[in-house]
Amino acid sequence: MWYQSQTRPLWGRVFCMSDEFSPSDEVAWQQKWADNHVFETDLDTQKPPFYCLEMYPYPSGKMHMGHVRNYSIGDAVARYKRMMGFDVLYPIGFDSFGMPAENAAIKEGIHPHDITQKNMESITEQIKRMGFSYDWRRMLMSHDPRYYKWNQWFFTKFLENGLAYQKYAPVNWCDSCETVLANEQVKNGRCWRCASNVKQKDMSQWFLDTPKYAQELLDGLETISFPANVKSLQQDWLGRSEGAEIEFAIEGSDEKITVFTTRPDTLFGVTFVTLAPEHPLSQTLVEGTQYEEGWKQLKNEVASMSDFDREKILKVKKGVPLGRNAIHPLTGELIPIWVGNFVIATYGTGAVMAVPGHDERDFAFAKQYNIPIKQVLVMQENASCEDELNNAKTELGWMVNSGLDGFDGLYGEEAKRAVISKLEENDKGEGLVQWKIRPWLVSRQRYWGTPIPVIHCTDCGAVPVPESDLPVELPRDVTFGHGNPLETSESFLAADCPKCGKDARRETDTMDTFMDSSWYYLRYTDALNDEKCFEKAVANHWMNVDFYCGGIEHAQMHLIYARFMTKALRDLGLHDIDEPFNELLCQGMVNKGAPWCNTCAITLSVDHAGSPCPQCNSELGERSAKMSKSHGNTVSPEDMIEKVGADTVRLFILFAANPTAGMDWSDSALESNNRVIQSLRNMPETILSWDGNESPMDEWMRARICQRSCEFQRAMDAYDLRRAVEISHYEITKDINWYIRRGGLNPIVGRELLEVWTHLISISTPHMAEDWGQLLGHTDLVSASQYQHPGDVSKQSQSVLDAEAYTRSFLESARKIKTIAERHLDNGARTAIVVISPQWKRELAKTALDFIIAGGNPKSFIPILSQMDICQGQRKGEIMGYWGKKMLPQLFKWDDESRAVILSELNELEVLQSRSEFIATDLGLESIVFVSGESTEDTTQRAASAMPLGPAVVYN
RNA sequence: GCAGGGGUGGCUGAGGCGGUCAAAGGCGCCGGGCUUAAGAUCCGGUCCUUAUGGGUUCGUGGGUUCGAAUCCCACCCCCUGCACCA
Repeated sequence: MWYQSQTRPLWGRVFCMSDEFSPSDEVAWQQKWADNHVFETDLDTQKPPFYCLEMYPYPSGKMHMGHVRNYSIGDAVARYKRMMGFDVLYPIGFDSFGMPAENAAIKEGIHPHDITQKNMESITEQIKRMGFSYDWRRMLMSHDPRYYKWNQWFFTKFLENGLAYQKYAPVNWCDSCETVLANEQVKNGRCWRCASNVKQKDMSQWFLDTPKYAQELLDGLETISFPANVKSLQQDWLGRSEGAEIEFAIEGSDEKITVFTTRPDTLFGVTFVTLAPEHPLSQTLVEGTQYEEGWKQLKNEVASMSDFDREKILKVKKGVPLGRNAIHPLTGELIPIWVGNFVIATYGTGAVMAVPGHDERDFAFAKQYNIPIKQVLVMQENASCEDELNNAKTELGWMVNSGLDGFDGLYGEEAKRAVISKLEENDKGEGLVQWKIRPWLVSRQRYWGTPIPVIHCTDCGAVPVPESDLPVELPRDVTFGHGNPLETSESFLAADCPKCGKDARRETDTMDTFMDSSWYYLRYTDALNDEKCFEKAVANHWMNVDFYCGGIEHAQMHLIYARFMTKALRDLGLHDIDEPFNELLCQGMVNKGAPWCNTCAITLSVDHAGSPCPQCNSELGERSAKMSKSHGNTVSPEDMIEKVGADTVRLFILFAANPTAGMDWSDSALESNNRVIQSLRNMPETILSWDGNESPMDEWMRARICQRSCEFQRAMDAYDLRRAVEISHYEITKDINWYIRRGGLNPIVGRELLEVWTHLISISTPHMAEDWGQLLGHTDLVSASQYQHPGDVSKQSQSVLDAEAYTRSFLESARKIKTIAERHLDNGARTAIVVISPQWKRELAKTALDFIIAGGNPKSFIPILSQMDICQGQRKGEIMGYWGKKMLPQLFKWDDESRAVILSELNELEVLQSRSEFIATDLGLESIVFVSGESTEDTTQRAASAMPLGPAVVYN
């Protein structure tokens, strides 16, 4: 009710609609769906399961267009699968822990819990207003103790099996967020959330051992349908490199330097060893020597830098010698030890064997500090060494100068293997796979997250909270704004040691909120279970997620953590699934025009529209940019729904672009989609009131319905939503126009069409579909009913479709020719003679097609052709010429359909003749005559230019 | 530097196991029907040329083939991610 009274006036103003317009009462249908529990799923073993999921949203204040797009896509898939007879699990919830709520609390003095609750309410209302078909009973929220209890339980299990551990280590620290960050959350040395510089800080923190699953995470990518770029992103992030760990003894010391290398085949070319300045050995080796000062300077320089600065500074390579020598593990040579600013302490072992002859970076370093360069690989077999290398030879090569027998002449992988086995033999190293992925740092020094369930006891150390005491709930008596709020709650801090019972102190770190989102999809499968995180059999039944839709921005955070977590929980015996998501669809951005300065190459806020560039004063153009608050180019879904209704917004969003492509918001396109909705709205009434009789076109319409139904399913099965919507909301209308134009007006056929069509429109415009269902006299809801596929296109129907398609294409070309012809006719074209291709051409085409379709090469058709009956007379030369010049190229211009038509029994002359009246009228002619080429009736002598499916037309 | 994805007609954007491709759909533009008119809607047109044919087009240059937007090679440019990663 409120909907109508509020929207009408707006409508009138914006779109000047007539009074006849009455929008579907979308809210009423939504209520009906809810009342009838249409979208509530309980495990039904009679139907195949389908799990459709969108990345659950963070409850910021309002729903934005990105959400609307995401859910419109998911909902279309869910509705489609439902109507096709699947048991569809389609849940929604909220990723409701996180910093924005806490920051708002600091700023506005409202408790994060209250902000979150309030936001969730309003966003829920907006989501519901779109009519998405969620099973709301399964709604979950990260900040619900009934949910995060399980985060804590998993964590204690991980502690038990060593997957979770605490470690004092250098970690990423964000000053402005006042918390540590995981490696995945540092982008170009900056915090992923606030973009301020991230520092290194030594702290005792909790980690999850993600590298343990690195290989499986890499291999698993092969088994799932993720977009190529997401796979590549994850591969980069996992960073597998195969090589060897090699030990260098130190002259006059018991210590050893372990290095990692991917190029053991260059081991004999090592002329120095480089340590990271932070490497513990570097200190040991220089302490109290003349080299200490130089090392200290370099270390301080590196340590004081953020990763961001370091990246810039590192363009200049710097190093200092430590005055000590390492011993080559195989040759025993003495090799100077250096410290270099480019060696990263946290990658590999923090030490590098330097091979200047075959590594560019080492080469530059050796040149700079006058260190010898040794060539141990040649780039051609049996080649000899160059006198002096002027650059590093980094490709694989043949070993030379090995200094030991049995290596010279070996190449590539074989060379690597040989060196590794020699090292293993001498116990000086081993083959090893190194990963870039670091353990997941899960502690956060923030309030609004899951408390880490650990109690610190002076005697017993860190003790996990027993299961019976879970969940450890967040206290409310905290003060925000000064460090970790949890440290201000005495009631929270004080705890008894679960082991010895003595006074102890509770852990105040909370978990990274990515922990919440890394298993929520499992919880949905059994969301109402109060006893367990989820029942194993139930999770196994639904998982994995068949269709997962969300933004690309989670490609290496959420999607790695979730895949890791799935495997970790599997190994706890909680389910049997290896990969959480099968098909991943990353929907594109929603963009809208914003002012753009071509000179400065910047996008500006819409405030600048119409005025010159504030920086260079030149005139501003416009460019499409991601909808964002800073650009001010956002469109409020709420306003749009109010103006045009949810159905129109959904239709527009699905039709404007493919799901994965970026889409431009356009008000005029929205309007035009709304016109489509308006024109479809009364379709059932219109069609049901048709008063025609049976006509020859009925058969065509029926065949067309089957064809469209097949096309639609094909599109949906490939998640080509745009094509599906194009069929349901555009093409079928055109079919009806053609049907009517050709004299069809049979209400019985019309009803048949409507029964099918209603379902096709229901995936994108479900409210209107319900209106239609009602107009058709159905008492059950369209959303709850199954689709009855009208059947595939039979051979008979195909010939009907062919004949009509042939007629259409004939008209098209005849019309084209007519305009040209009329330039040559004084009084315009009034009559026409149509010459159908002579029989022998059709025969030639058929024989040649059969030959080609069977895989024959066109070249070898000539001997076959000369054997044909038609080539036996005087016309042989003519026909051979025709073959090469006309028929061969044409053969490949026909599509599969046309080919099928040529090979079919379709009689071109009959088809056109039977429609001659219509054709004449349509072309605006007084009369039209059809003759067979080279027959006695053909007086035009134009048979030469007639082709199968391409008659010649002579206008007079 | 490495990896992944791209460059198509006025714009947008499909297609891309070689022939269906002068290249879908949309927008824009043009013409026609309907209307008092506008809008909506319907029909048609929209690279050049043209009695049904020809020419030039899918980033640039080569190659394979009877035939290339599609396959191969080289180059240029754009986007994304990683990066002195050993």
